[in-house]
Amino acid sequence: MPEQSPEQEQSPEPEQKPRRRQARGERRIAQLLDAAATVFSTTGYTAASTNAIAREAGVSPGTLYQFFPNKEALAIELSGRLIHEMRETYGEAFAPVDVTAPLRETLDAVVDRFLSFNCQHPVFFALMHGPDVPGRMAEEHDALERTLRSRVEELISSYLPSAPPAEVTRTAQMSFGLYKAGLELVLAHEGAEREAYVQEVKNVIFRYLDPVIGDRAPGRAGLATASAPAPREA
Amino acid sequence: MPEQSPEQEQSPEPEQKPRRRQARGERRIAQLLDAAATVFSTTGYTAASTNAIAREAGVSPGTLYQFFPNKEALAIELSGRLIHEMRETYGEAFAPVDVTAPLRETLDAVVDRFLSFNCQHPVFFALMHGPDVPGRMAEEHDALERTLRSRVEELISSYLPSAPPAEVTRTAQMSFGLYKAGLELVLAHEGAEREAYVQEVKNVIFRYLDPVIGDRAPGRAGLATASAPAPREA
Amino acid sequence: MPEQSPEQEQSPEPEQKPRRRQARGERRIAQLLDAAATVFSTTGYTAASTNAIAREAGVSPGTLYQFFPNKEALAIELSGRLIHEMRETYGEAFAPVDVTAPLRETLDAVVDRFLSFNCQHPVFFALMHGPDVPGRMAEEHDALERTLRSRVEELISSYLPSAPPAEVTRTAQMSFGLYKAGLELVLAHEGAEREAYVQEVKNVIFRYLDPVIGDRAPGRAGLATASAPAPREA
Amino acid sequence: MPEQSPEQEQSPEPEQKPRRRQARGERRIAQLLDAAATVFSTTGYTAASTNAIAREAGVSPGTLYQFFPNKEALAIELSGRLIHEMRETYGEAFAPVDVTAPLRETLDAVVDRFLSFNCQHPVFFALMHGPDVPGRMAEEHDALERTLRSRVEELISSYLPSAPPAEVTRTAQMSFGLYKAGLELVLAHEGAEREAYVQEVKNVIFRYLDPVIGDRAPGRAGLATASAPAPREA
DNA sequence: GATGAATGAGGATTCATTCAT
DNA sequence: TATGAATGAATCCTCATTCAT
Repeated sequence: MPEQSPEQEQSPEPEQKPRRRQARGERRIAQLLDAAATVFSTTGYTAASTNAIAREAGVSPGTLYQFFPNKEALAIELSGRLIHEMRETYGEAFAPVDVTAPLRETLDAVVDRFLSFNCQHPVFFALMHGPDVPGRMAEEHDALERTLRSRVEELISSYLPSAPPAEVTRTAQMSFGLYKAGLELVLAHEGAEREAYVQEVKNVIFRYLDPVIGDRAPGRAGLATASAPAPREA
Repeated sequence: MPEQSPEQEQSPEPEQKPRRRQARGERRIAQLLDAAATVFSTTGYTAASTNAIAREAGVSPGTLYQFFPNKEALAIELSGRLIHEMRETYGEAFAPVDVTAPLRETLDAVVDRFLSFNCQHPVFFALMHGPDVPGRMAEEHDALERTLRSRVEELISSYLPSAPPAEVTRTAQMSFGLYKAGLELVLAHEGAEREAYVQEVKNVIFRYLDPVIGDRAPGRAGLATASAPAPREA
Repeated sequence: MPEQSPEQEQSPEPEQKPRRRQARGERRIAQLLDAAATVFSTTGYTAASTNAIAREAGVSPGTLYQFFPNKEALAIELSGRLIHEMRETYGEAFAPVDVTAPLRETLDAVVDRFLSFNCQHPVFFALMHGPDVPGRMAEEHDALERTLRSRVEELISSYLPSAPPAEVTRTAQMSFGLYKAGLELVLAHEGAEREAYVQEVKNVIFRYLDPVIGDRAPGRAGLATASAPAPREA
Repeated sequence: MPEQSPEQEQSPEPEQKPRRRQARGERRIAQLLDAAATVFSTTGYTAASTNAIAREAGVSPGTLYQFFPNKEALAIELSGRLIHEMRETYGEAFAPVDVTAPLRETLDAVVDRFLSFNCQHPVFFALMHGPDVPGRMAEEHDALERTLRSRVEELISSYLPSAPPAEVTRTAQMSFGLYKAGLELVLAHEGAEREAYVQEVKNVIFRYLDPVIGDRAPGRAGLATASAPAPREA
């Protein structure tokens, strides 16, 4: 784990050499994570080999293990960085939403951003489909998934403050599942076709959430969407 | 082997191929497929090892290879049997639909059946998530997925006979993707919660398809669903 | 080993049933040996698998082992049959030679016959190159080689009755080695080129033996070949 | 790997490829090749197993595969080294011959050297008898054989500059075949007997080539050998 | 830190051979 | 007899991981 310096490095020269070391270390780590991203998205997480990652990074296997105790750790750190970058780049997507704004617009914006981000970072998909079995995920491996899911849950929750938590969770899980399914299809296509799929993903999620959220959103009359049944899409 | 006919094989079922398979063999095959199903759904397809399957089946590795040339072959045969069984059990789900019947009912019936089938056969899920990378799938490995997808496409197509093929395909892909995503969540839960998810899956797919199909279905006025916006679900 | 009937079959019905059984057995054996010949010459002895032989013969592995205790036994029996057939077909080649006849003619005849026989029976070559190591040959595996070598030795010996046995043996070994080397090249070519190689093989062996035999052959003047130095060949 | 230069590698031999190989690695490679040589000559190439080679070298299978991707690669590298060593040791044998020198002497010298070399390196034989089937040889596996054969061809060609290429090739193939056959016998014997076989090999090849080369060699009268029919050998 | 070497268990697959039917 | 099933050791090869330098 590329955490902070191991033991006694604060006292002697808290700036000079450690800096340089850390700088080199950071570069290595970035190299390795980039390589991991490439390999994970090329072969899938399960089939990716640490040797292949080291090779892709242009370093020796030993070096890889100097920074990451195992394959899992790479995935975890990679997830962490992705989340971080998402937050940096699309901070607003993580910010509280204006629940009075039209759902369609809000959703479209969020989904657009995320899809675009994930298309630029195809690892994302690989990381979320890590160990293949539904339900079994190594302890922390699904940090990525959990983080996003909880964010989705917050969003939903802010729309449905009075709904039972189980229902909120379920709705969030569903929404996130739809997103992942859509992402897979988006990634599997290119150009105009990809765009068409992007549109469909937005449609799907909106149509799923609209009847749930449109009705119960605080300060809404519960009839908005029914009378104006979503702008003709795509 | 053009030998003499063994015993009594002409009269009862003239179905058998030239391959003379003993009853024991058939049993073994079933055993092996069961074992494969178990292992696939436990560890995922990629991580499943033929040795583990043999062990699970209580036979030696050699025996497995007497019947299946490799892991892929197990997956393919398993897919084949599942498709067959699906057809046997839910024949109607494969039959032409009555496009004038309310979409909601039709969909609910189909989705219910399939979910129920897949819950009884969790391999299904593992088989459809074979090789981890989106887009890469060994030629015949995805027989299962292809079969189902094409069935979905037919269904959609019968509702939208005049829609451009690309759109039909896209809609089918989306619908199938939603189904898979839903299935994953359904499998991840149990009891009442599972039921709730089943309901959500039906909602999602209906809401996605209704605006597309409800309007354009042949012989429909294109307003039915809009004016009566789906029975309050769940 | 496809020997005669096992134990008590002479007394009860010494003609009827045993005959039929033996007849069928003989057919099986021939089938198996043919298959072995094919496989041996296709893949080489070492790489040949008994399963492949059984398959080629259109029988089950079990059946093969009913007649031959192991791969070796197939090779041995095959060798035996080949020797037998050679004797049948080219009896004269095995008969005592006329040592007063011109060496060239005698040799050409013998070599021609054998090459022709071996081209029709490519197993020959495979059998003689069985286990790959010079010197190591499973006990009886090289029956073929030994038989032929001893025949060659007899021939040489009849030309050089007074030469020391070691020299005779050595000359025989050499001659046989030359033959095998030539055979390999002959088999590796076809048509006119093969013919050219056949000619070369005859040349080689003649030129090797002529100085040795031509001089010392009993009843010769020891000058014959020197004065008429072999017809200009090919 | 474009890292910093390790220690002192600029000054002595600037020969090394970018692949930074540690001394230990080189030693291992030598070890492995030695082991391969031993195993190949003990069991033959086909029957040799990589595990056996690793065991013989005292390392784990994985280590073998760190340096050689498969059995073939071992054979190829071994061949390469043998050829190299041959060139080093018997450089003259590869140098252009003096076609006016007596054939007998030239041949004897060459054959003597090669036989002696091959007796010290018995792998040679195993490598040349790779896959058992005449004609089938993996692309590069027969580097050894091809190299030698082409050298033989050059030699023959320098004696017969005006002969048709096909004939030169054929003569070379034959000569090489004779050599291999002789080598097998030489290896199969020891001490005085081996020496006797060495002599016979020289005789064989000389007698085969003399009538062909003696006549046509450039600057020869075409009668030399006939009138002085080879010194009484052995 | 970095490297390449080393490991050894494990995976897919084959094969000679034996067994139950 | 004949068959197909069964075996299990052996093959080649890979990989996560550790070690010496």
